[in-house]
Amino acid sequence: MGARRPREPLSRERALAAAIALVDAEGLAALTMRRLAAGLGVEAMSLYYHLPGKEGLLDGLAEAVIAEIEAAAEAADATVAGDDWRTRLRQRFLAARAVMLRHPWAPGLLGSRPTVPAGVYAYYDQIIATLREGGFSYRIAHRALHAFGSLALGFAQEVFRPAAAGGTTDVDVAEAELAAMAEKLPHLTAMMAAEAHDADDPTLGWCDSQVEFEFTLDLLFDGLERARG
Amino acid sequence: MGARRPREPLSRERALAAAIALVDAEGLAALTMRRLAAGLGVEAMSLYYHLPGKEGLLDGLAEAVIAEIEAAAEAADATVAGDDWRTRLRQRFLAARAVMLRHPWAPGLLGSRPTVPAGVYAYYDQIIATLREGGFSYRIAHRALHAFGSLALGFAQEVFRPAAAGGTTDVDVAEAELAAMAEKLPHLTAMMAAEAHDADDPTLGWCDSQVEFEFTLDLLFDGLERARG
DNA sequence: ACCTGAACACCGTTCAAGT
DNA sequence: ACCTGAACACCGTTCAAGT
Repeated sequence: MGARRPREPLSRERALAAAIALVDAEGLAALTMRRLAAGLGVEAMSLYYHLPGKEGLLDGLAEAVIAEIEAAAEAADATVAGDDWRTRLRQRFLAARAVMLRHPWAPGLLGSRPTVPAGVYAYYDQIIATLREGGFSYRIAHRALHAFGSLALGFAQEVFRPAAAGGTTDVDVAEAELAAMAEKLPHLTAMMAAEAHDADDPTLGWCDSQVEFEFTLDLLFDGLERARG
Repeated sequence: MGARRPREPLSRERALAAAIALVDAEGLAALTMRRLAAGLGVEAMSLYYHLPGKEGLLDGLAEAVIAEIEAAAEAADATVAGDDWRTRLRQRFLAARAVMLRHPWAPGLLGSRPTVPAGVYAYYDQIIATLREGGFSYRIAHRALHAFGSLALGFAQEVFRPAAAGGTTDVDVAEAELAAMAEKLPHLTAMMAAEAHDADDPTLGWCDSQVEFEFTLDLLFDGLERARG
């Protein structure tokens, strides 16, 4: 925003930090070489001295998010160091989810990168280590990694709403739309009615993502316990 | 590509079909109002008569993919109409996955849309119906929907590779990169070694996505069977 | 009803040039 | 070493105008 004279020189780190702030505030679509530069009090072309173009910038953003997730997961894991594998993985995944909730654009960004950010592999390595300590074979650990999928990185699966991205979502419109097609969706309507029954807020926003997230984790953990070989 | 004189007039349907063909062939990034129009033998501005701008075009694409998934899933379900819920859901999800494999850009597109395409709800409705017939409560059906997540739409979770998008992925580069950091990733390296052991092709491409996909399905199905209430 | 030309406000990126 | 101005080839979109 307010850019005085460039006190400290531009750097890759400063550019990435500004990019994250910009995207947190205004969404991925607002991230433009020109806008980013303007926010840094610099011309767009200056960015090319520190970053290999727009794609490189996006790669940097992806790596930064993964690093944040890994740091949060590592910290969470440290607090339950002596516990069993599922408690430790659970804490890790929940910490990752907290990071994702702070950066709702992250799933969309990671999905759009042509290659998995390198930091992801370090993150996987820790998960495999925990599974091995828990007595799992490499085979099951491998399958577990696939089964966790984006859950391991904290992606909450949005069932009734935008899958990822930022942007303003109009709950009322979505609800009206759904109501309009209610007679064509008898089972969905009935399910919503049944579930809204004991929810505080009987709207489309009735899914408690935290509860659903943890339910899915337990489903997978239970299954893995049983598949242990 | 080759555009003669406009024999049939432009229409929303023709524009969407051309857009899908273009994106299948060259990826989402190649989809431009101007390029799409050129392929149809028309000026870019003509598209605005049939579509509400680029976002509307992308929404149309998303709806088209969902419709294709739903049709495939419905057809697959019909072949196992008398069977139990898990066989029926399995066939549905595998059919959806086959569609996704034909349109590798689809996960990225759906993730980028600000709102869930309306067709998704009809698809969910069928899943809930199947679960209800299988004796599940609405509560568990609801949780199952969340637990399935993008699996229900056939999204294979890519663990070691691009999450979605098109684009050329260089296996060799990725493999070299991974090898370079092997000493920092002892568990991942060991797992790959152990798993590659009995694979035909001991490379990064060693994950058999079909097998992993089905393993995850069974994990979830088993868990739901047990959670039945 | 359907399509277009010209124009506008934006992009990312290059390249030679400044300091 | 770090930054910039001017320029290029692209975007999506508008609007008044054509047929």
